[in-house]
Amino acid sequence: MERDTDTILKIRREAFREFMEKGYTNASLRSICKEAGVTTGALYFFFKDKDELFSSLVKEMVEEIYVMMMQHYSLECEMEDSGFQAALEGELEDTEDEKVIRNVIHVLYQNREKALLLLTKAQGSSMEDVLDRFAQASEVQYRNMAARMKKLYPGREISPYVPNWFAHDQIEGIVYAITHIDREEEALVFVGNLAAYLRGGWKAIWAEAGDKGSSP
Amino acid sequence: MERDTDTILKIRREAFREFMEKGYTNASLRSICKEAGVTTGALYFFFKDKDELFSSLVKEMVEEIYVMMMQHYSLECEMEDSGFQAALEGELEDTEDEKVIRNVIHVLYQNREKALLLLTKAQGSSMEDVLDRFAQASEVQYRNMAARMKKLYPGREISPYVPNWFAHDQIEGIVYAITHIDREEEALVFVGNLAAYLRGGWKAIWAEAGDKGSSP
Amino acid sequence: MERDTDTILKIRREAFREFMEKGYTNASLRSICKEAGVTTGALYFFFKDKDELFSSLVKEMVEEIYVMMMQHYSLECEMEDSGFQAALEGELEDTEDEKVIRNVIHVLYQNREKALLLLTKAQGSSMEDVLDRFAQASEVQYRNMAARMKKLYPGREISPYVPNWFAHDQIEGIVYAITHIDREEEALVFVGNLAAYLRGGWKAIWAEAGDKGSSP
Amino acid sequence: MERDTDTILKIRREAFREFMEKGYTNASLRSICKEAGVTTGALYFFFKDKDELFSSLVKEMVEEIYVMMMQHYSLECEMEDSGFQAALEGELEDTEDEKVIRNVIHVLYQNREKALLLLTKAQGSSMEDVLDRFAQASEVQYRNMAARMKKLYPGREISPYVPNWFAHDQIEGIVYAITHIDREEEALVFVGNLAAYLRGGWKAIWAEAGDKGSSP
DNA sequence: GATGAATGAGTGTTCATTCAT
DNA sequence: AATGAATGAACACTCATTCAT
Repeated sequence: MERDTDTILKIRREAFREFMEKGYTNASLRSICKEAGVTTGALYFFFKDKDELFSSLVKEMVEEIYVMMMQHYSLECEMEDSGFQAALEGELEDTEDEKVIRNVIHVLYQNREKALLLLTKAQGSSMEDVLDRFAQASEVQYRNMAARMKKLYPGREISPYVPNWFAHDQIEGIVYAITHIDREEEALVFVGNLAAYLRGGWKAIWAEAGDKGSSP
Repeated sequence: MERDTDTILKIRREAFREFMEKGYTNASLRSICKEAGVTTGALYFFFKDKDELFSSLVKEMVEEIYVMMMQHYSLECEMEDSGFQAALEGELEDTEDEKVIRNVIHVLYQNREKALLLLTKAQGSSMEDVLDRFAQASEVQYRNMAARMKKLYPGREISPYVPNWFAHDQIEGIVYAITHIDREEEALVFVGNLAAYLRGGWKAIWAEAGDKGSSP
Repeated sequence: MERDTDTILKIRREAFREFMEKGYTNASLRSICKEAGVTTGALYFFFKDKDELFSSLVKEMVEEIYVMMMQHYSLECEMEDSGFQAALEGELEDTEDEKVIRNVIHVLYQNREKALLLLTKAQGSSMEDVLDRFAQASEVQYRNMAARMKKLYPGREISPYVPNWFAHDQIEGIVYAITHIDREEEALVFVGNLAAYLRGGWKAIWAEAGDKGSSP
Repeated sequence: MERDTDTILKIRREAFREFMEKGYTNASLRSICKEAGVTTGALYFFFKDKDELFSSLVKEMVEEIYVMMMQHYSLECEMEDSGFQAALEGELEDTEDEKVIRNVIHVLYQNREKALLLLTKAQGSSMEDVLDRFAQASEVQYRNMAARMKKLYPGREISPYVPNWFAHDQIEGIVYAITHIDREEEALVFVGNLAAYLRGGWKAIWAEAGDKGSSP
């Protein structure tokens, strides 16, 4: 575990700047050390390699979000069918789903710079598939939901990729907000629309077919 | 215009392999030439630099899709309000929107490998923002549509980022298909669901509020 | 002998531009051919190598000047002592020496661009010591003159390098004019001063000592 | 400030050899490192780039001479008219001018090899106009002197380029000594003649006309 | 007369990483 | 805890030149 010595802080500060400016692959450890006024040897005393240096900058945030998502999904898995039905029909203003999105958004805006680093500059590092990992974490749940939906609206041809796409797109929406919207308040308005969008889209996949068949 | 000499073909084949394996930035021109059994000088006889080599592999496809999208959007801009209304309410099974998505998907699956190269390995090259450019091309249109929607469903707080997000997400759906689904038929099923999803999501952004306010 | 085909003219024109811009060593044959709209093969049909291409641009001028200098020096060698004495004492306004300088200057200003190419951009080519060769051509003469001077003004310590330096500096003066003065008329004024300078300097080397010893 | 580690010494020694042999542009850093038994990485640890490596070999000498010239010129500027007159008429054997030339010559001969490197092999490096810079430093002074001369000997047509040429030629004389004369003692004899030459030449530019007009 | 293709050695420079001290 | 020195492989790119056609 790294202690927060002065040297470590200087390295991390300059690493941040460099990775942000050039992306993981094109960043230069030499530049980082030079700007930090430290030798490369010092860097290697604290960090195993380039990848660990990058990861150290975003690891906490990634874990915090991961925990948050996991708690949410374990909750939702316990939800009975009635709650599910309600959520589906949009009678609940602020569904659990929307809540977790808002929470994640909040964490990301708390340290927006770090979030941007993680989400836009990680290619080449071991963090490059962090989004996929998030998506996979939530996919299981949507797979269950899809199975229930299929019973409610039978007869429609549904791609087996839909749950994964949905999990994926939720993340994508969040990333969009972080990368395009500067102020958190504006992001929250967008996230409200996004939640409606996701719910509406999800329903439409089944319901649209229902218009032409037997609707529930 | 490059002729398809033997050398050029060998270079392009190995370039493809290398870029696919390591991504644009980490690919090595040395490796490419070595595998192709050609000197680096020969490569530079045909290609100005690394970027041009990469671009040459995907340029045609990009242009084909670009033209396709442009034609579509110019058509849709001429559509009168009645058509718009119909499209919106989903009475048209296969909207123009859906058609163009299917066409794009088809082109991408014709040369799926190239599509994957373009969509997942271009970071660092001049092609890295090709998706943004596609999204921007369609955003204008959704901005118009959003304005009309706002008149139909007034009183709902809509983020100004919604049209851009929507344009963006359409592209994202297509990329999802290409990168996750191997067979075109399966992709087409997914794309059918995706079209419903997009329509449903778009409507829901305005309509959901309408349930609680004054619906049209 | 090269004929003046269209191709040859284009190559020479662009070669001129490139050598002028970057100097002999840093000039690129590739660039020259590209700008001339010609393949490198064509260049090598007309010119043996880079050096021959460069030389071809300035050879005529070099030879013209060389001949001019040679004629002058053969004349001057035949001059008897009385003439020498007269020239020395500056009673002859326009000495032979001054005449040849004026002639050389005229030739150089006729094709000033070529002169600049030869005098400032030849380093690395076989023309790089052209000035030394010019200087050597005239040195013999000044060595003779120095011997006569020594008899007239004995007792002064004269370096054996003086005649060579004098030959050298005469050339240097001409080069100075060409490289620093744009208009030939202005150059001619300068050359008038230069001739006085050279004569005065030459005399002073011996005479100055004479002031303190026994003057002739 | 570079310390004189073993590696640095080896690099500098071989760099010297290579630059001397091939000139700045054609020298190869690879050759230097190979001969020094060192990797290119090591070279770049001590020197920023090729230019800095070259400069490091001659910088000290350049600065020493620059300081020397500056001190001299600031002295001479304070000289009153009487001193000027005396210097002009050659009554002072060893003028300040001659002193500085002797000093510069001495410094150059102290490290003659370095001097040759600087004066004959720098083309392409940032040191390539070092002579111009030296000449410019002294030109101002000769411009002043020329103005005074013009008052003493009016009516003669003097080119405005004369002072610059004179500054230039003084340097050229020194360069001539260094590049053509091996032993310092011989150079000093030459320099004595050179000083007389310069003085005599300078006076002749104005005086010669005076013979035919009104002499002072 | 000239092209198009190709060579092969070369360039200066940068990289992440290591390690004795 | 950190330095200074060094490695060695790699990088994209350029060069003058050749030659079959």
